[in-house]
Amino acid sequence: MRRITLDDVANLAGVSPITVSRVLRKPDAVSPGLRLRVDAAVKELGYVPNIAASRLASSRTHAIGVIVPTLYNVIFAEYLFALHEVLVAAGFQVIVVNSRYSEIEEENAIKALLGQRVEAIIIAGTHHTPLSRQLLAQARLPVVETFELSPNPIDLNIGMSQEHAGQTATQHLIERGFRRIAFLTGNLDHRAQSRFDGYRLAMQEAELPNLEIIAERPRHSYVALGSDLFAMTHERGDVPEAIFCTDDNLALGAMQECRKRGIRVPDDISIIGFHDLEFAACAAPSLSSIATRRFETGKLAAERVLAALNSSVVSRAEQIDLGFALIPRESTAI
Amino acid sequence: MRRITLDDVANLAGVSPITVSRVLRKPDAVSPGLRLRVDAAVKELGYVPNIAASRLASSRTHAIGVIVPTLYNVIFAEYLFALHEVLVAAGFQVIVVNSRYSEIEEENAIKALLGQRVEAIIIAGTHHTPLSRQLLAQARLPVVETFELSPNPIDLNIGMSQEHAGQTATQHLIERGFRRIAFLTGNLDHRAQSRFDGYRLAMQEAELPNLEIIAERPRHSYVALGSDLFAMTHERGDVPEAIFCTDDNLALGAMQECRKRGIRVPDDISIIGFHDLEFAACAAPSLSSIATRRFETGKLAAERVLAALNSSVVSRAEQIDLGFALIPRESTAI
DNA sequence: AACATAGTTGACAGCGCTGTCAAATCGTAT
DNA sequence: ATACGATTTGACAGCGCTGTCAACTATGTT
Repeated sequence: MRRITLDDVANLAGVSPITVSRVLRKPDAVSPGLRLRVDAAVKELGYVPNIAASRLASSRTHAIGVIVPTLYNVIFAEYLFALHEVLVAAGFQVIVVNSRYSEIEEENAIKALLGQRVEAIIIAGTHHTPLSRQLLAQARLPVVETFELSPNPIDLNIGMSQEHAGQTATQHLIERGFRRIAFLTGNLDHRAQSRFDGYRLAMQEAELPNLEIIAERPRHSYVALGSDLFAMTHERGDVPEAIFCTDDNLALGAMQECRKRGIRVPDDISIIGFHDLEFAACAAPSLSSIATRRFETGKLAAERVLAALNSSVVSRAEQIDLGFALIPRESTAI
Repeated sequence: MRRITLDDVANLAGVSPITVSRVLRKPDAVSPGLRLRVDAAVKELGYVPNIAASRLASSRTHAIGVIVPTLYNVIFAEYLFALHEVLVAAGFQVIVVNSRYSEIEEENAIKALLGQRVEAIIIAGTHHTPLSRQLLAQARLPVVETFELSPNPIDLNIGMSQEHAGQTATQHLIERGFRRIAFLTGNLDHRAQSRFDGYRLAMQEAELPNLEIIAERPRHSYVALGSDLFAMTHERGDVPEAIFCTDDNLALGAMQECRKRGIRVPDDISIIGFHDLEFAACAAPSLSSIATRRFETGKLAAERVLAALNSSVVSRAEQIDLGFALIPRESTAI
């Protein structure tokens, strides 16, 4: 059983193949009479155009590559959601690849996307292997690095200072009068690492000692990990006055573990999270956090890519700082 | 600046194009000497094969289409994660499309995937438009419907009885001696609808009246929605003895709102969720739930697809019930 | 009636790769 | 030295579509 092709449709409709192609792509360029005949033939045969052939012939793929470290985190889900909304509406296919937090896998993902001849690449993070950077730079297509600010952007860079945000969260706790302030995190990806840098900077400025609560090995289950890490700390007997968690999920887990152990938040301990996930505001007590702009990041990245593809002007490297906001709530109230 | 092609590599290496192609696809079929020359040329030119051309020529795409209703829900993130792990490891590209809970968009997604000549389609849900069913059936490729059990599977069907699970959750509350049991949900997709059916069945069997707490319009923010819906109910003054929430996120939101309002869980009200998300066990109080098997669903769907693609035997429609498990915890303890 | 114009339609070649099969090369047995 | 099979390499055509440009048709203008 052969697959139906453009020629089959053309034969049935009694027109040339190119006319069928036009009916499908720019119907306005074809007279209504032929258009109807062709549409009928398409329907009758159940014809579905072969996109690979179309891509090869036109050398346009209408595909945009997106690389994220994981599919398993709301942060990236929100970001992908925004990217999809903009790009799919503009007629592009979004090809999502996850690098599983590995720079090697990211490099392979870049190769795979370039092989697909994507028209642009949107990549989370600013740390790549040298070959990755080279491939992206040589590819002569719009590249957007997101979520962080790069000292050396490949092309466009839309993000925020993770370090400054970490510093701000820590300073908030310092201003509240706490001295024994811990930093709690699961695995240290580059973004968490930068927040940690910010924490240490703030602590150093205030001449306070660091207190780290870091998971031995990276784990996926974030809320439960927050609970476990806090439980561990509590059992060691050195509970801090305040904790800055790299993630609201960890913060939620820590808060829940506090309640189980009869430790009151914020009376006995203050907790601040990161990202301002949707549950932060309605948690009990409500969770202080650093609001980050995942939707805006995705939306803006997508819009900039579309703009770059529509203008033939090759844009110079540019950096956009979307900032962040400290959201103080009950969990750090005095 | 022309793109580098296979011919360019062949010229530089002093071999025929087909040899380059072989070095890239089945290196064992080429002598080591030539292989080295070709590899060097590939590296020197930074050659990246054009996948569209490869797909067209070989009529194999090594792509598998996956349709989910949303990218914005942990359930599907876990499922996609499992699908990716298996399929990417086997050398396939996973093309994810979201239908945004719309059967029309799902139909378009199916057309797009068929246009890509994906080798199989894995689709969440069992409710499709007639045309969708027709396209999938005609396409002569492996199709897996997931998450629900279909009375009429297109091909393979891997899921669980949402209705039975809903009934089980409700019966758990009935057995605890509650009479005024509410069903709380955001938007009624097919799966939530089926759980609702199960709830009504259980209530009817026990000769109890239905109590519905349903959002006026669908919203994404699940935890906050649980809070809002509970707050609304509380303010109306008719707080039930127990609530079955279609989702653990909603349950968490409801529990948090209870605490704010001084209503104790489980002393004043019992709450059971659905899916047994990772935070359920460490919530305070820990949350009773129905455990569902998202990873297994994705893993099994992927494995079955690979098996179907490797065996030329056309498999008959088959249905696999992965089941579910009631996990009673503190939130429904007596 | 002759001509210019815009609007439709089609012929042709080629996008970059791979399946198929034939040709060349090699090692080994006779 | 010859023949044989096994291995390695290459020639050719074609996958299904679209860009380009030429040819044709209908319409309006002088």
